[in-house]
Amino acid sequence: MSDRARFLRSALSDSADTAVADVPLRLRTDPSALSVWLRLLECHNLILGQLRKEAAKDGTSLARFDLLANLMRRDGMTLSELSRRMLVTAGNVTGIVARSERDGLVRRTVDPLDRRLARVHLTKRGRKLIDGMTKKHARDVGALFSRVAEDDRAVLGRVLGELRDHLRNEARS
Amino acid sequence: MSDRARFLRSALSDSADTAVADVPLRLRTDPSALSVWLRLLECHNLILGQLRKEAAKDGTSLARFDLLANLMRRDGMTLSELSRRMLVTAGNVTGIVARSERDGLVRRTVDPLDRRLARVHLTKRGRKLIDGMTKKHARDVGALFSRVAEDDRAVLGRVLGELRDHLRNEARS
DNA sequence: TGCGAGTTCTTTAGGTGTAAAGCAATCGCG
DNA sequence: CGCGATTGCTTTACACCTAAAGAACTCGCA
Repeated sequence: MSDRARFLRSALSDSADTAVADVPLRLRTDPSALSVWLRLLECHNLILGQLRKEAAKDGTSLARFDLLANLMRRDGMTLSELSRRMLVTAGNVTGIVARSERDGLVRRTVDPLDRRLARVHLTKRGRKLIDGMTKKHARDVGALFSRVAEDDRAVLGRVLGELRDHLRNEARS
Repeated sequence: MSDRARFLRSALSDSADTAVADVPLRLRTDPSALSVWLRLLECHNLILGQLRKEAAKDGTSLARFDLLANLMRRDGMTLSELSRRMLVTAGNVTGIVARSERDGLVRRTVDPLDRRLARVHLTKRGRKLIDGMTKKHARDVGALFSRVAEDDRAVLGRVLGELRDHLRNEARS
């Protein structure tokens, strides 16, 4: 899953909803975490696959979209700022920016005050592309989640937000 | 992030929990989907990063682990069966199996009854590796989810399961 | 029998990701 | 000033992933 598709589907049969049945009570916590993780993983991969296809229709990719969307919010960020925001390594950002520059979506300039810094700016072409994609992207995501009831979506957002915060904290320490 | 880190963090500021504040009511449904998706994405990437590091300690990777875990459940699957289970393309499976075979974890045999089929079997070394990793993996996942309350984890599992089923259905059609 | 169609796997080209090493510029502190 | 440490970026080597084209094989049906 790439992003990719899957992980440990095999360690726990998880079709429909039979995952945590007839398990002694003292063992319930752990397997349920595995099952939740599996489902999260599969949702992630299915959604990502759809969004990838949509991005491909616009002749672009998710990584480029992420770059452009970040620049739309704040133009002229340095590579390391982008690396932090996009949660990928600096080397990876170098490549994404290079390909985007090759395709005329961004341009790089060296900061004259600190010549280590490479700032990235949207070109007209890049701005036009991201402007056109943003609304559609929001619509697409909305469509993918449309079958989830409003209440469930709210609680999903809350719990995932908490989980994310915990994971971020533990990653730091 | 694949597996990667992010997506559209920039289209909607999403720190802590301020995402859906002061938005006109008629617009609430869509942005909330985006925000939920963002959080799901970030959880996915943070967890995947941790698990990747754990797998690296055993000298392996998530893709290989997925392959081995599937084979542990049913040895001798064909590449296309594995491709379906792992939710990746057939070409990708070819590569993962090739590298795992190179490292002595699996071996491939041609089915004599239908010589198009390549069946993949665990070697002793592969079986030993996956046996040793499975428990630790479950523990690691449990630790990552340990801060989520039992009730929240249950509802998270339920909603993600429903979402996954909807996504699978719509992907088919 | 034989041939077209479908299935299974591999190959190719290219993007995305990591870790680790290397290079260049700046900073900090004596 | 000067030099070691740090920071920012690139490069390298490799794994992973997709889409699309191609090769090998089987099957169905005339």
